[in-house]
Amino acid sequence: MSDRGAGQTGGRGESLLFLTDDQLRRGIEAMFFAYRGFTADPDRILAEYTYGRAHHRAIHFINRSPGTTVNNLLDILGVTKQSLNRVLRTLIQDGLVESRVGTRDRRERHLFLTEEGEALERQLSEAQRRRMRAAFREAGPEAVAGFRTVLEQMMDPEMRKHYQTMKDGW
Amino acid sequence: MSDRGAGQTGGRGESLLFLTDDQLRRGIEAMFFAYRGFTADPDRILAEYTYGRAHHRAIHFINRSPGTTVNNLLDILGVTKQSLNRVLRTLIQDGLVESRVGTRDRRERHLFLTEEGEALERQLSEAQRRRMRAAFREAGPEAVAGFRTVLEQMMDPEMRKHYQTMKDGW
DNA sequence: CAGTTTATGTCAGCCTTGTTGACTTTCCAA
DNA sequence: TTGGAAAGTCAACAAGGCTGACATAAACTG
Repeated sequence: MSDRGAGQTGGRGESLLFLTDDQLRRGIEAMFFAYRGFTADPDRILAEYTYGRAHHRAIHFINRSPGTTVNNLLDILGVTKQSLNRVLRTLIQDGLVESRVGTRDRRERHLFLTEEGEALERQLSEAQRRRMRAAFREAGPEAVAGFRTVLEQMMDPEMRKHYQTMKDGW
Repeated sequence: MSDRGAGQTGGRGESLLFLTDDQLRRGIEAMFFAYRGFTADPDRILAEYTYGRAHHRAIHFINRSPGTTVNNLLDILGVTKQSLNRVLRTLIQDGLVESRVGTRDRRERHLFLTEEGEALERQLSEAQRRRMRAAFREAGPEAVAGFRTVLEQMMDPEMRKHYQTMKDGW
């Protein structure tokens, strides 16, 4: 596909030094430590409520795709419906999420954030974006492009479609 | 530090388009979906035993720094000693990890993988490296450099030192 | 030497969030 | 009208976080 270049070696035969076990181990640890940072700020906010990461994930993807169905969310989040249902139930009871019966198919429930839900979503995502913005700014646009390329390759293929599909509102 | 370039805009004033909220949201989702992929292969292997991700993390960092102390591991993993101890106890009982009393300071316990522990470590890390290697290869060396730069910026500063410190054997 | 701090281990209990299995209700579509 | 999909619920369980309290041994300190 794209020109992958030969990096610092300059020749047409790539050095492949970036594929050594040691480099891979560094990549593995980078994922581990960075993911901790990635979740740290929202976790602190969630701890002030009775919510956890599972609630954050549901709120995030409902906000991204207002009107998404429960089945759709299940597919994205990769958990059982019992797990998701427990989370959705509390969010609905607490008035952060609204569940509307589908018009075309009245078995389906379409999920929306309420005003209050949107307020929490903003609080969480602003904290998370602040850190990512700082990281992106420090790293620069080319590093960000590489970051996204590698992460996309690391996903399971089925997840890649969720990552790319951004417009499934109702 | 390094030249961050101006990307496609070519001018000396960076476009900053890579810092929009939408780009940041894509980065957030990339982290979410990629981390799922990142843990998927080891998780499948661990499920065949009675172990979980917590055991994998302990095994990984003991393998990286043979002879590391319990306190050292606690700092790296960021959990309570009770949580870590539960994991270490089973690994020691199962003969995957050996705990040796320190010579200089006999309060300390130094942790090592046994032959059997190393065998499981290899199985887990080979699975994880396989995916990372494929992602790195597809993305190319420049993307990998960017990937690591962004992730490093995303870490909490205290974690960055663990990421960089690679030589603390005993 | 006495007292304090440090490193580790352990017990008990709690919470979140994942799982499986069984079952019901609703309701679209053949 | 009936089969099956979508959704929801209940129960039980496990992993792996957490807090708090307490024990022991070793090292350090005045």
